[in-house]
Amino acid sequence: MSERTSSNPRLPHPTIRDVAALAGTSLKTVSRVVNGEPGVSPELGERVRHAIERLDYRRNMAASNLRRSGGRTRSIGLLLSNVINPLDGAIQRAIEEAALERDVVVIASSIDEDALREREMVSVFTTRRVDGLIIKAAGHDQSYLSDQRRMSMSMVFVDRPPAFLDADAVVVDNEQGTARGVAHLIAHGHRRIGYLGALHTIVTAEQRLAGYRTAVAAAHVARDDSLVQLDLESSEHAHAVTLRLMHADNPPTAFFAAQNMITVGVVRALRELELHRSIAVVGFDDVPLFDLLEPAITVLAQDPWAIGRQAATTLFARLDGSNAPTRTHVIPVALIERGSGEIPGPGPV
Amino acid sequence: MSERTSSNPRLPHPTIRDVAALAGTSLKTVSRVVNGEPGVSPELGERVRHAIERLDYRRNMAASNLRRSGGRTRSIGLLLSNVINPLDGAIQRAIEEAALERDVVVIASSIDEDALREREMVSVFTTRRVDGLIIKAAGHDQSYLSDQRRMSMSMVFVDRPPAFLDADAVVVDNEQGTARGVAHLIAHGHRRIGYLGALHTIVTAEQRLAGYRTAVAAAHVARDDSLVQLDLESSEHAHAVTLRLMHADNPPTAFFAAQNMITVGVVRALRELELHRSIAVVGFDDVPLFDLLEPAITVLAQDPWAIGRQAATTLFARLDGSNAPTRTHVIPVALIERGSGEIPGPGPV
DNA sequence: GGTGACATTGTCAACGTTGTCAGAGTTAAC
DNA sequence: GTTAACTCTGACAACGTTGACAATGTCACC
Repeated sequence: MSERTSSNPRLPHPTIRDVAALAGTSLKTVSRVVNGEPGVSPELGERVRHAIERLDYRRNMAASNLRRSGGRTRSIGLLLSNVINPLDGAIQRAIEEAALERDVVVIASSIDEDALREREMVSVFTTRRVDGLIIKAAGHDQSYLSDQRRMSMSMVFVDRPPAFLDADAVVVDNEQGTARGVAHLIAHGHRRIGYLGALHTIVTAEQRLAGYRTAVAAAHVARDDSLVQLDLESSEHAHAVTLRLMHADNPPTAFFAAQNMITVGVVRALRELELHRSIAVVGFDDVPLFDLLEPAITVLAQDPWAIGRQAATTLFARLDGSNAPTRTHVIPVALIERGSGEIPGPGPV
Repeated sequence: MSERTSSNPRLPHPTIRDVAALAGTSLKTVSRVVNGEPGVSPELGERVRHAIERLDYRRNMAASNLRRSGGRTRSIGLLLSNVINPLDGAIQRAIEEAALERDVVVIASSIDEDALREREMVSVFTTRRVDGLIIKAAGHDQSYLSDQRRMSMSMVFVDRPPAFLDADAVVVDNEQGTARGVAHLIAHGHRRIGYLGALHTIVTAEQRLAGYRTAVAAAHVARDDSLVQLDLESSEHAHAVTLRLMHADNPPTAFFAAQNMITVGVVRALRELELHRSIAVVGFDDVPLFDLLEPAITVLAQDPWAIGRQAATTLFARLDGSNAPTRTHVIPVALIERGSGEIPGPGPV
């Protein structure tokens, strides 16, 4: 399958010293050429460039940064729940693009909803001396970060604002968005609306629940807590709970699913019951292909690309020395009507 | 919105020297404590640990690695097409998990199908002195990497084998997989099978096309190149081409879509034509929710998790000094019958 | 009391790079 | 011919850490 592989003398990378020797000059002169500093005669510069070429020399950035001012590493850390979720994937991609433009590198890690892992990774990133951090926090207390902050590490929170820490954040209006979605169902005649929420430890889950309660109360619909199911951790879990609700007395005529994986579970369950054309569904978060289901799924769509870009912009502004008071940016959510949310209910329309 | 933010003396991180001063000892002793080396008396060790705690000292990994043997950075670079694609997302996640276990950090970047960007990022990673590289190559010539290889950089290719370079790779059997999928359509009575392929510069696209031709030839079906459409770059593009094919004389009765985004385009087009229940579709690559479409989509599913894990395992084996001949690992693809691929055609079954 | 073995601690140089500064050479001005 | 200004070049220290090795002290043993 292959010829001899890596005959493994494992040559070390050439250093500035090797280049200097080959070009017959000093370290400093090579350094000047590498960094495009002025004050090198054309001929000598040419000789050095030639030597660099011949040795395929690449400057060692770690060493360079060590000496350079401030010890910046031109790297940022990114903590998301799970890159496989297209929402997180898009945020990462947007941040990568912004970072690339600034010649900054992104070290990413998925931490699920594990607060311990969040702290572990922050520790790893600190050791690596990343210049900044973009975090979709899993834990509900970020006060442990105040030390890092003091130590010249900038940070921006995405999706969820930090708790017990004053820092920039980029979020969406979960409460109002959810309220809008629920009101949409009410406007289509629904009164018994099941609410399926994510882990209650996640701030956004709490906010979305508040939005649901607000909308239901505003419509003078009698509150029925049996319709509210929280702490759903997966699509499978949401699926099971949907079946249970539909088999109970006086089942809901509509569902609000507070997160993309939950929406998938609800849709799958209704499909099994062959009720997907009669029970309405509105979900928070869009997912590719929701528009191809029958009926297509009505959602409150976040704009993960905008979230990522805003987070990167904010972080880089801090890295550039911005001292403005911390700010929470709110990215709008859009209600996309596709069919599942417009299935009529029994009430007045 | 906030109290005083980062009063910005921007304290530098404490160094081993600060710790030593506070504990009233020497640099080296602190270094020993930090690294858990033996030969420090319990009391002094305790004093040092206490000082570390008080200053919240974290060792600077860049400086440490600079001095340490081999100058390993405990970081790897990862180049994928696009993290937003769940296939790439899953590969990244699998690699992150494996890296985490070894206390290695992953620097990731999406390069689309841009060969230039591939080279740029490799250059960035080289400057950062990553220990290894996992690459889903965009370009069709990786010989430029032979220098890096010699310079102690290990690398593993995923999805596509390297060209003009001998290196480890983790791929799937594109040709045979596609042949199986096309044979499946033929077995269901189809003779006119449209083939929609990705950018022909991508090796896997070529292999899949070969698989199609093989299967068609094996079934003694007359070859009709008007059914073969290549270089589709997006779901929209595939959508348009599908419409065109369906409006032509003697349209296909089935489609083989050679990549997940293409499959989405085909499905969307057939849906518009209201032919999704009569025209068969088999796609390469699975996508979440394909199982919820009506009909659900029959696919050849790769196992991106297995691909990522295998790539990481292989890379780490090299980093641990493995000198075995390079090897190409082939991860199986599974044919998942869900409905769209079992729609019968006019021919004998 | 001298010797060796051992445990503990510290000094110094080095990793690869860049900032500071001084020396050498050239040119221009008086 | 002296001085000043300027250009080019290199010596040296420093970034934060660790490896090599030396110094010191303690103890046991002859």
